[in-house]
Amino acid sequence: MRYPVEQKAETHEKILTAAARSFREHGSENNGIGRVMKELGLTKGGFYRHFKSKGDLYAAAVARAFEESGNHSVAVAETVPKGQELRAIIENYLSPAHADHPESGCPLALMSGEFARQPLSVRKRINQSMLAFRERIIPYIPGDDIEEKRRRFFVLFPGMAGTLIAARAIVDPQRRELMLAAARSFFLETFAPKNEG
Amino acid sequence: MRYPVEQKAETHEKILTAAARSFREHGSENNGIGRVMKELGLTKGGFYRHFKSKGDLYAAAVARAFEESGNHSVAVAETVPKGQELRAIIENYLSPAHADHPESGCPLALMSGEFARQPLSVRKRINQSMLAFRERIIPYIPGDDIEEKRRRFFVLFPGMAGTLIAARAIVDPQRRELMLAAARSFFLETFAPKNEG
DNA sequence: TGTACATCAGTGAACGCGCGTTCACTGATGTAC
DNA sequence: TGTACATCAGTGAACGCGCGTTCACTGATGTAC
Repeated sequence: MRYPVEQKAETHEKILTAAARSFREHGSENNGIGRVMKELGLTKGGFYRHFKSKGDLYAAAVARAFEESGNHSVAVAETVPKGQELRAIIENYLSPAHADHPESGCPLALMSGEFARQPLSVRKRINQSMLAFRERIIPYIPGDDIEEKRRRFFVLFPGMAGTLIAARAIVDPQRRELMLAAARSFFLETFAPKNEG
Repeated sequence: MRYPVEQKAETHEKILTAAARSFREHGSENNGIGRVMKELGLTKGGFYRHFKSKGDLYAAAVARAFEESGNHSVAVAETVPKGQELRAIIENYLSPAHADHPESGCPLALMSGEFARQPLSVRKRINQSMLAFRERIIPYIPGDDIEEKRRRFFVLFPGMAGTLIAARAIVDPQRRELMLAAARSFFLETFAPKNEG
C-alpha cells in the first residue's frame, strides 16, 4: 500500500513517544519493539522502516524522555513568580506524583542501571541528551558564572534523581512521602533558600 | 550422585555471591540463572534445588549486594581516625573506582529502575535490605537523635547514588572525574564538615 | 562387618515464550507520459 | 484526461536465540539392619 505522504513522519513520532513512555515504565530489556508497535496497532516488521535497530530507538527514546522532562520543568517554572522558579522545579521533581508516575518521569531516575550497559555509541547519545537537559535547566540555577551553575546542576539533579529512586523502593506510601518531604526541604534550603528567592 | 554434606550450603552461597555480582554488572533482565550457573560450572537445572524462582534469587542477591556495600563502607570507616569516618565513607562512595566498578558497587545506583518494576513481595524484601543497610551506616551519621540521623541518611545516600548514576553516564573520563569531584566536595562540606569532624 | 536401600544435589533434554531482525509480499497513491 | 508503472509504509511469517521452568534421571554417599 502507498500511504499518505505525511503518515511516515507521524508514525515515526508515535513510535518515539510510545517508546519513551514504555521504556521508562517497563525498562528496555525484556520489552521493546513488539510491545511498542502493538500498542500503536502496528506489526513489528514495520519498525525497521523507522529506526535502524533497537539501540537506535533506545537512544532516541532517552533523548525524547529528557526533552519531555525538560519541558515539564520549564513549564512548572513558568507558572510561578520570578525568583521562585527553582523552588517550584524542586518541589515538583520531588513530589509524590513524580514518584508515582515513572512512565512520564525523569529518565535519570529510571534508566540509570541500563545507561552504563549500553554500547559506546548509544552512551554518547545519552550523554548529549543529558547535557541538553542541563542547558535547559541552567537558567534557573543560581550561580556567579555558567561553570558554577553547571556544577550545581550536577549535584542537585542527580541528587534528586537518587532520592526518587530510593523513594520508589519504599513500599509504604506514608514512609515514602516522609522521605520525600525530608529531601524536599533539604534541597530547597540548600539550593533555593527563601530569602535569596 | 550423593554429594558431601556441606556442599549444598557452599553451592547456595556461590550462586548468591555470583548473582549479586552478575545482576549488578549486567542487570537482572536479559541475563540470569543460566549465566550465573554457567559461571560456576553448573547446569541451570540444578538452580531450583537452591532457590524457589528467579524472583527469589533476585531479592536475595539485592540483599547480598546491600550487605557487601555496607561491609565495604564500614571497613573504610574503620581505617580512619575517629570523627573522620563519614568523610572517608563519602570519599570512597564518590570515588572514580566506585564509578568504574558497578559489579561490586552500591545496588541503589545500579538496580534502581528495576526495583520499581518488581512484584510487591520482592519489593518488600528489597525495602528491608535497604533499611538494614541504613542501620549499619547510621552510627557514622551526625545528628541529635536517631530520627534525624535517618533523615540525613535518606538525603545523603540516595543523593550520592544519583550522582554515581549520572557520573557513569558521562563518557569522557576527565569530565566524569570533574563531576564526581564537585559532588564530593559538596557532600563532604554539607554532611561532614572538617571543623565538626 | 557386610548388604540393601533411601537420599537428593546436580544433569541434560525438553517445554513454551518473547525477543530482535529479515524478507518476500501487498496495494493505494504519486508520477510520467 | 487517461493509462502504465514506480514507490514504499506496513504486513505477516519465519529465523535463531536465550530466557525461566519442569522433570525423569544418575549415582556416590549415608543410614538401617
